[in-house]
Amino acid sequence: MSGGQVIDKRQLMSQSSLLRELSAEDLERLVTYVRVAKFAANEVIFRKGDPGHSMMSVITGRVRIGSLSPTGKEAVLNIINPGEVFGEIALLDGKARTADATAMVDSDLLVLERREFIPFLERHPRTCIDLLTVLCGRIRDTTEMVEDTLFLDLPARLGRTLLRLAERHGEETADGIRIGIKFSQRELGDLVGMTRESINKQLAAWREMGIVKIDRGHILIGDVDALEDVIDGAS
Amino acid sequence: MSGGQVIDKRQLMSQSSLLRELSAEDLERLVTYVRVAKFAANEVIFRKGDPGHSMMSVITGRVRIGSLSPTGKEAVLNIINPGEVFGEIALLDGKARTADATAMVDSDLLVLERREFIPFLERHPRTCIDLLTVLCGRIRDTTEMVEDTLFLDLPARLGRTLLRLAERHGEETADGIRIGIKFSQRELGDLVGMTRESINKQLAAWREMGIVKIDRGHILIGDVDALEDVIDGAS
DNA sequence: CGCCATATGTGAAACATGTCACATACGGTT
DNA sequence: AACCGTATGTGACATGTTTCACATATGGCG
Repeated sequence: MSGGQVIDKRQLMSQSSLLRELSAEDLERLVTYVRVAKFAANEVIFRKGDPGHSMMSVITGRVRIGSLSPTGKEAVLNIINPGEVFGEIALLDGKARTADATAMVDSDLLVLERREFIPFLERHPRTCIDLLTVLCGRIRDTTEMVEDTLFLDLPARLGRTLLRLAERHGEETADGIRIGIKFSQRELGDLVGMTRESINKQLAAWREMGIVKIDRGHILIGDVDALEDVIDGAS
Repeated sequence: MSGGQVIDKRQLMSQSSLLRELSAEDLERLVTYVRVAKFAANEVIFRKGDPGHSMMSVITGRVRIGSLSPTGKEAVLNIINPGEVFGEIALLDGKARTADATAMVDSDLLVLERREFIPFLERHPRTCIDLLTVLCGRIRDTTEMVEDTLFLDLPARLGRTLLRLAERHGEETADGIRIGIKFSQRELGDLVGMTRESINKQLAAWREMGIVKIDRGHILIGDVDALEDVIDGAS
């Protein structure tokens, strides 16, 4: 039973973008410090401000990284998919969590504790440099988010968000690219930083023009070029 | 002459927050790969999209990290002061620069090339971990910027910006905290993501109320508590 | 099946901020 | 001292987005 558990963890670790690159022996060294945690849909994993002594890698499921304004408005900063890690900031600098993390669906996570991981990093510069790359990616994403909110209007921002979602979760269909995850218009609004009503109206306008379709709750981008024109046109 | 140059560089390196922690021998190993560069006020150091094979540490002067929208609107993402580093993202992940860097005043920079630095990092996990901390700080700052632009209105955002500037560059005076750097209202607008006119009007209103004063082009925060109330009130 | 909570759709009005068009003040140069 | 470019000050107006108030649809679930 316990033997089976260890083998299982090793296999799960090899699916993480960050840990995949470890040599067999490094993986062996780390495996005893890693644990698996399960979260139900909508369960809170951690909250902004919590002391953060761990980081996670998503095995199965999906995690929303977000932040709540004092007035109760939610901003979605990122969506973490299987193979990706999150929570690394607080683990690395030992400060409070910068955002809330919530399981969007039932999810299994690999959990690494700071206590064990930092010493491991000191002896594994390769993993350390991989982490640097992960963080650089985060900064690129967040910076792009700042630019988008500062420079673009609603249609352009929604358009970019849809295209990004299509890139990550798109499935080619006869009618265009179907976004594999179901988003309510409220969630979409939180993702682009606008109200549900505004999203609804923009989507309705685009549906009118044949740019998007709604297929059983999933968004379907019928005319990618037209959407790109909207984004560029707004500048 | 060349010997004098090396000693000089060593001393400059010890003033960088990132390199300060290096042991004498590590510093010695790196010193030959470091060069000093001078930039005049308003000179461009690099542009968004450039291939980035170096990172810099500010010795003297001040560097603005910003981004230009397609319509020509400028957003200031960060201001780098002596002892701090910038340009590390592109150096670390080898991709294009994420933003423009411009010397705000005549500035001396220490320049580290990727070619030399990455191998150095692999053999110096301590520096690697320090860099992780620097990047974490960046992510915290940028995330806060996203939250501010998404959650707060103009007065609250301007207020927070002023208080942040006061923290970094404030000098206590009889009349309150004086911000040591001179910002034009346009620059302030770029920093908070609003127009120069809006900044002007808000500043005028606060001057009216006695919350801020303008002293020879420098902003002086007379009533910090009132400013904090504005921020919290707007939520 | 029918019910209730939640999601979607939509218009009118309020509101914050940007845009435009000036006037005035300031600072450095010749 | 006169001048010019740039920074500041300010009002009227345009605009995009939110807010509010509904109606309608949809999808589990008892």
